[in-house]
Amino acid sequence: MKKKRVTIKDIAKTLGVSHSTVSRALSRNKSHMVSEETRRQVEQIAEEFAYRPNLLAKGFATGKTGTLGLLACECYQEQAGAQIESFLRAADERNYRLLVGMSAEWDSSSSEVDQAAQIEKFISRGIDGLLVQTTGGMGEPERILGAVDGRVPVVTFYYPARGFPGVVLDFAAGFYRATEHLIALGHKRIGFLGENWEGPGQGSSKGRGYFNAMNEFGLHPESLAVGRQETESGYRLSREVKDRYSALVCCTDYTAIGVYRGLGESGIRVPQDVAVVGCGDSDVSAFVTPALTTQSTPARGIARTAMDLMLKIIEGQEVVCQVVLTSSLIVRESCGSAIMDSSRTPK
Amino acid sequence: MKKKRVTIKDIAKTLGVSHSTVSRALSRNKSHMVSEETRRQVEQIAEEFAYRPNLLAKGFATGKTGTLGLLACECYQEQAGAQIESFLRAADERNYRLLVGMSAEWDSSSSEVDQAAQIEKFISRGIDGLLVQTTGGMGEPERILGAVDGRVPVVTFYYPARGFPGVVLDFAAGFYRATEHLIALGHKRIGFLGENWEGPGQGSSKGRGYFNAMNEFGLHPESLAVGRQETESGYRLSREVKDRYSALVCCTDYTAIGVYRGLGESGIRVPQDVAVVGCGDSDVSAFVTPALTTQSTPARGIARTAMDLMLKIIEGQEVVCQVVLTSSLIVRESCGSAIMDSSRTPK
DNA sequence: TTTGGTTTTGCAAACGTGTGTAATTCGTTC
DNA sequence: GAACGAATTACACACGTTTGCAAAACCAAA
Repeated sequence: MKKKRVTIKDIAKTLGVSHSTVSRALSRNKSHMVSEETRRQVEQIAEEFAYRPNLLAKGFATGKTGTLGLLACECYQEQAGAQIESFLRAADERNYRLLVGMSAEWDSSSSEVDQAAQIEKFISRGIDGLLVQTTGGMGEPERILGAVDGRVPVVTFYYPARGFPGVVLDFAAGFYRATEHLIALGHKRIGFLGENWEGPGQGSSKGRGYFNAMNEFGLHPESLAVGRQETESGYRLSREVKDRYSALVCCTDYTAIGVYRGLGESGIRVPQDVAVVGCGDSDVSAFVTPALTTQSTPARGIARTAMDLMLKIIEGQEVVCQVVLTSSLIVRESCGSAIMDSSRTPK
Repeated sequence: MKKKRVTIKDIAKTLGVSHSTVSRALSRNKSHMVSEETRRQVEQIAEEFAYRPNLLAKGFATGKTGTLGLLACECYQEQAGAQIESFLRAADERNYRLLVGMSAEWDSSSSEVDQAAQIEKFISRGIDGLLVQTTGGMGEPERILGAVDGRVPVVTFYYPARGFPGVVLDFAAGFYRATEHLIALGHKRIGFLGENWEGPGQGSSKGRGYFNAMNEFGLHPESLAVGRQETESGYRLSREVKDRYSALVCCTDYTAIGVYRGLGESGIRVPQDVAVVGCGDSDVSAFVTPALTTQSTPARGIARTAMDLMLKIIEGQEVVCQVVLTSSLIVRESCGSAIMDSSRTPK
């Protein structure tokens, strides 16, 4: 009882022309013209029959599917949703569909396998390009290179990956600025809750920004690693360190919210006793108490820029560059600063 | 300089057999046997040549793509990310890929058009089934029916959609229980911050649960509509109503967090002056102060159940049923109850 | 009418895989 | 050794679309 799908051949038959004419009429092919008259007729019949092109067949014939692969990373947790949404929107605006996947957590040993497998499936399924969210982990560029094997263009986003065009978020500058801001407020014992920093060019640029600022001002940097459960991690760490620091720089807003709770349970007040800074400008950050000083990460900008890069590459332009987007510091209540950006705080 | 892709014909040629034999050897076809010997050889050459099947061609030939469409709704905001992630995981476990889309907000008049357009694009691109997140809006089942037109099986999730198999979350029961809980604690003036309830079978089942409970206990129900920016909406509404209510039932955790802030700014304490209940059990809900009483929405269970339903339908079983998942009340500090579920609260 | 050029159309191959039908091979039994 | 059935393989077509090439139709000028 299945309805047979309407093809260009059906249209061709009822019109008494060849199916290639129909194809050309519908795709407005430049190299071969089709008379205005026939085009009108074809369009009318197509409309009448509710013809829907089989994009699968089209993709198969042309090698272009109008679909991109988006490989997000599980490790970004809460953020991932907003990021994916931004990409969906950006893709939609450019009339592309998105095949979405999520690779396993970064600290898992099976991460490489998983990521490679996902990439393999994407490519088999037919994508015109691959958008990869990078973690900045060791050997990441090589892994991606190996898995993709030059079969589709790649654009990375978040952390830089050597050899790939991409959109990189300059967390280093942002965290430098945030740390500097705390130092300017008189803080000396400033701790970092986030990924470790293990040397130049490696690991988290967030940590790098913090370390650089601390060193620059002759202060001693100290960092504590945050686990997968960001909020809970922040909670646990803050209960360990109590008021060993007068200020805590957190790698995400959620970590900071965990810190709020942990400190609160020890009777330590934010920002009076300990100043806290987050990152991400999540929707709740302005509404927790005290309102969280944070950094915006331009999710929408990332998505749009990455998509534009990708489209350029698909069109044949050999783009091999990294576009750097910077985050801006949003000063609210949690660092005890007098300078308030009232536009971002509820009033 | 493009590498030519390896096809089964290449393998066939080097082995001196026909490509159909190779096809059968690789797909372990039951109806036609291939000798153990040839199969081994084929597999070896395939490995050697790094053969990767062109799933596009396969899908084109068989009509099955191994890809499902997931149409999420923008209106769920923060929740959407977690929900999509759950689906990605569930799909991955079942070896399916996911084409993801997001339809525009529910209060937009272009919503239908948008949703229909997304569905059309999904189907054109070749999906084996469509997973639709429902909003419970008026005429929604008809819209979906019209757009899909029987071309692919549909499974809905969240709200029930007449005529479609799906996974429905029984928010009504959950919100009934939450409201009942507040009433048991002695509250009489209980307000609802969420979608309106406009009659049986329509609109939000969250509101319905609240209304039913209030009516049952002879209390006067009152609801205020929450906008797209949940957190901010909660903030604004709470500042309007101040302590007109002794308890507020919120449709999401984020709304509740907004409420926290709004009440706090008016010097109203939670839970001493006003009790607050959220919904969603988001990662932060246990870590805000006071820890939020909320309802778990089993995102992972929804995804898994919906996927299983879909697979059954694809396999040919005529499933036309709604699987109901219930949420469980997680009692924490924000409703001032003495009964604490310590396992869910940080300790 | 022929010629030459331009516009429009049809033919057929191609993309990579699956699969029904027919042909071949092999092994067994009379 | 012929005959038969079962196991294995080959052939050819199908899926819906694009596209290069050649054929046809048209038009204007000779």
